[in-house]
Amino acid sequence: MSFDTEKKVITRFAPSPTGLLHGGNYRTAIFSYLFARQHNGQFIVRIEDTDRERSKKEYEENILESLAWLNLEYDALYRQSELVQKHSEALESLIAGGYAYISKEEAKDGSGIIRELVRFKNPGKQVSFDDLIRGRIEIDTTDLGDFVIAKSITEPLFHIAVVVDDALMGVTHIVRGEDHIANTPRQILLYEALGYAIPHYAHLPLVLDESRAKLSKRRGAEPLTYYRDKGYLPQAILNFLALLGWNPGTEKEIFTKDELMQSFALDRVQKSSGIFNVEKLNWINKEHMKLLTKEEQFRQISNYLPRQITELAEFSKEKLMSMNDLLIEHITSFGQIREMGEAGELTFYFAQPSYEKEKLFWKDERDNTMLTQRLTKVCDIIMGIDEKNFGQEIIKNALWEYATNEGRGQVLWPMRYALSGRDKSPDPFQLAQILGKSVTLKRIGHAIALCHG
RNA sequence: GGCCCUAUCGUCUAACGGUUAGGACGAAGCCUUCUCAAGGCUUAAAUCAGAGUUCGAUUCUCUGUAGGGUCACCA
Repeated sequence: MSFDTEKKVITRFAPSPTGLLHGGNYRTAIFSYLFARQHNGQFIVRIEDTDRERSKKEYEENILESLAWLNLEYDALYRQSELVQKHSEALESLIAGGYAYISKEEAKDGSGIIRELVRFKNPGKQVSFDDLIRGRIEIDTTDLGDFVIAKSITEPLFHIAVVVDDALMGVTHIVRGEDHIANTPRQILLYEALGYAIPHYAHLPLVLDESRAKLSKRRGAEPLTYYRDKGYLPQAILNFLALLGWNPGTEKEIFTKDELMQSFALDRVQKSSGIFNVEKLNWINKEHMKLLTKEEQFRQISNYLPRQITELAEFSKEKLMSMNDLLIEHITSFGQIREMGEAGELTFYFAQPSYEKEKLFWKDERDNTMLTQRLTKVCDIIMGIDEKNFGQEIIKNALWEYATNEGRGQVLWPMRYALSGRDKSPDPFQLAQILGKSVTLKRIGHAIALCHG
């Protein structure tokens, strides 16, 4: 695909603040951003808020917040409502030039009032353009009729506003969703009538939901901020979204933002729509989690850890830090730390768990004497380990022979259960290390006492 | 329905007109293992259909089919 390289590339993201934007919307922003950046161009954000009734400030804030979160910085921010003057001027000139006319019609909303609509005098011709992704597209504009471009001279509608803004801002490449293909001929007609240079178009494939319909708020697509709040990493979302409809042509799948700026190419963007696959997102997010420094991982974990955990008696920052790798291993997003904490799945790390004595038995074993004997032996062995060297490998080595001879399940299950009070948990050696020698002994002692009781 | 776009494993996708159609996610199995997770290995899984062009079509053309988009005084 070729384009005018002499002109500085300017792209834009032009959302309407009429709802919370979902991943599909932001993928458009990402592609637009990446394209601009890698051509040393500019990326403009324009809030299309000409629909006064439906536009809400809170949505605009959400959009800006999301862009900042994704780290998509823009070179300029506009609000379409502040540019109405320019639209009116364009409208006037169109009318003066005979390209448009005022049409007095009854309002469609049933109010019965007569309005002075501005209609575009459609020349009714064949319009074609070379889409950067799809190639040549031809559409006959005849059946579009004299379409309405403004509700009045001071109330511009989408098509005229978009064309005037893009032209005035010098947008060279319009990167937007495929759902805009049908709008393009109309807008080209306006470009021609206004005497503006027609920009390059790149119509992206749509992002679909599981039922293969266009992602939409109405159909329950999650807004991007939902993923932020669930503790996904912005760089992972960026990576995931970039890979939805684009690929580098290599087998590399995990990209940083810089790498994306390096590798992205509009001509490797897919023509067909893609489905938003949370499973893949989870995997990519986890890969990015692993890429973080230990300090950053710990900071994230601390942020998401609910108060009910940090308030526990045996809680300490150091202890939490020692759990870092283990925690990372078990989650696909940091938000799960909060979920696990709230579900009580982390409590045992910081407080003596309560449980039924029966649960200490391995499988079908019910020999109380043997159980007590084994737990006591485990205690003895642990007691012999130097507190300064209380690491999982050392603990494992100390216990392994006994456990193997006795039956690992018979020894390790009760030990692990005594420490965690849970059917599922990390292995007993890791737990012992995290809990420390004295707590480990105390908890096993607690189990032994239960057996006697 | 008109117009437009699209079509490779369930999903994301790779493949100068010549490959045993490759990879990833997910799934299944095995290994490891007291449980969970992680990790390692392995397996199943696709060119929408039919014509045509060609020595040879996933790839080019046409038709059909399917899916999607769009048909506002929203954007």
